[in-house]
Amino acid sequence: MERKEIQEQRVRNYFIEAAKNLLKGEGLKSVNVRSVAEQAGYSYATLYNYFKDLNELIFICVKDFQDETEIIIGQKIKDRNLGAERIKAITKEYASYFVEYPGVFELFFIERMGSMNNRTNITGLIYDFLDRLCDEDWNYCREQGIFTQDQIEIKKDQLKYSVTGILLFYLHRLQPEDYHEFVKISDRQLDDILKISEL
Amino acid sequence: MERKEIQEQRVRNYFIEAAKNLLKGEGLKSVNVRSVAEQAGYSYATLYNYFKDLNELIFICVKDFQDETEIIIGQKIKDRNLGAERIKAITKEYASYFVEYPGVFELFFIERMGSMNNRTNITGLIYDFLDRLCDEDWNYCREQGIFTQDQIEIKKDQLKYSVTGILLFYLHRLQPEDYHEFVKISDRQLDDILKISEL
DNA sequence: TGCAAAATTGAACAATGTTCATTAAATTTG
DNA sequence: CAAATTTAATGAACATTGTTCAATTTTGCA
Repeated sequence: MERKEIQEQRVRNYFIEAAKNLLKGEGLKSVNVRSVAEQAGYSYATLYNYFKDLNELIFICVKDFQDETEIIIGQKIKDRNLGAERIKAITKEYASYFVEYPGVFELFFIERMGSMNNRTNITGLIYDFLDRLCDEDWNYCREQGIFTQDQIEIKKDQLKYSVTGILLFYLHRLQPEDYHEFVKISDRQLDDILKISEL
Repeated sequence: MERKEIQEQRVRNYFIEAAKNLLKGEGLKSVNVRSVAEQAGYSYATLYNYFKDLNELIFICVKDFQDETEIIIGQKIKDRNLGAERIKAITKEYASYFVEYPGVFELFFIERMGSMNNRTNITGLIYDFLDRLCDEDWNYCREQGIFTQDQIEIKKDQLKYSVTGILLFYLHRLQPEDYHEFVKISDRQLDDILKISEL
């Protein structure tokens, strides 16, 4: 019993790793049943013995990438003090990750999650992802009276929507046209959203 | 000579109208060579006598939809006074249009423009679309000293990125989960972005 | 009317997702 | 250990979609 499951999970992982490699390297467009299976060392038909369909496999990658993103960002900002500046830093790392791996951005925000919608609440995980990454800092800001609860709600959303919007334009439409301009605009947006309100 | 061109343009339009109908009705996923050609009353092969490929046809629709959007919004806000409130109104109509026609949103912001990138600068048109719609109002705000030029640059971007971001989540991921919540959050964002700064 | 040019078309190919019956491997059992 | 049975892996085959092209039909006109 046990052995069966271990072995089964091992083969599943071969496919998952293959898919993740392709996603990071070539992007979603290069991920298809045959390319994944070849990279995993199996026939394309074998994939269907381990996953309901290609979508199921692909969206397992989402969770893995989320964990990875969280770990990477955690390391980068681990010795900063809580507060608005750390929210900026987290958001910038968050954006950087997607600039480095546009395939993951596509996966998180672009790709329609055909049959996944009901069975998993993966879309919710993505929606709240940045909020969660900054959770401690928002709490700190509230406790310290840096922002009111109402301000925090607005700023959380602004951050989430703005960063998603600019990433969508930059990664999908190459607007702005170079990375420097992208960073400049992003910084300006972040500074403005997180500036201390003068009310 | 003349007649040839008129007739040719007529047939092109049959395909374009068919594609636009399908895009508005069923969305991008239902637009394929065979469905468009059937709706146009021709064989799928005929499409290639009038368009380089399916992408060319689809991205002709983008321009048409942009014109349509501009006209619709123009009508809705025609007897409002210039200024920040009209920018809000325009942006809300802009968002409403895409909520009504998610297929057009997909087309504008999601779909990769394969071969179009170089030949047309359609991506630029989309990027600046909201800016252009509000152009007079931003100028008015600057002239009246309601916002500084720097503030305007930041607010333009915030508007553009935020509205694109929330539309992406709402239309593609159903987050927030209902239209009321979507409107509530959008309004809150708009109010905050366009509030009179207290510097 | 008959012919040359133009327009239309279905057949055919490639890529991709998916299913399924068959084959190969592994495990159990006598 | 060998036969039988269960499990895993696979290629063949089909569906869908984009695209090309040679053949056919239609059109314009001398």
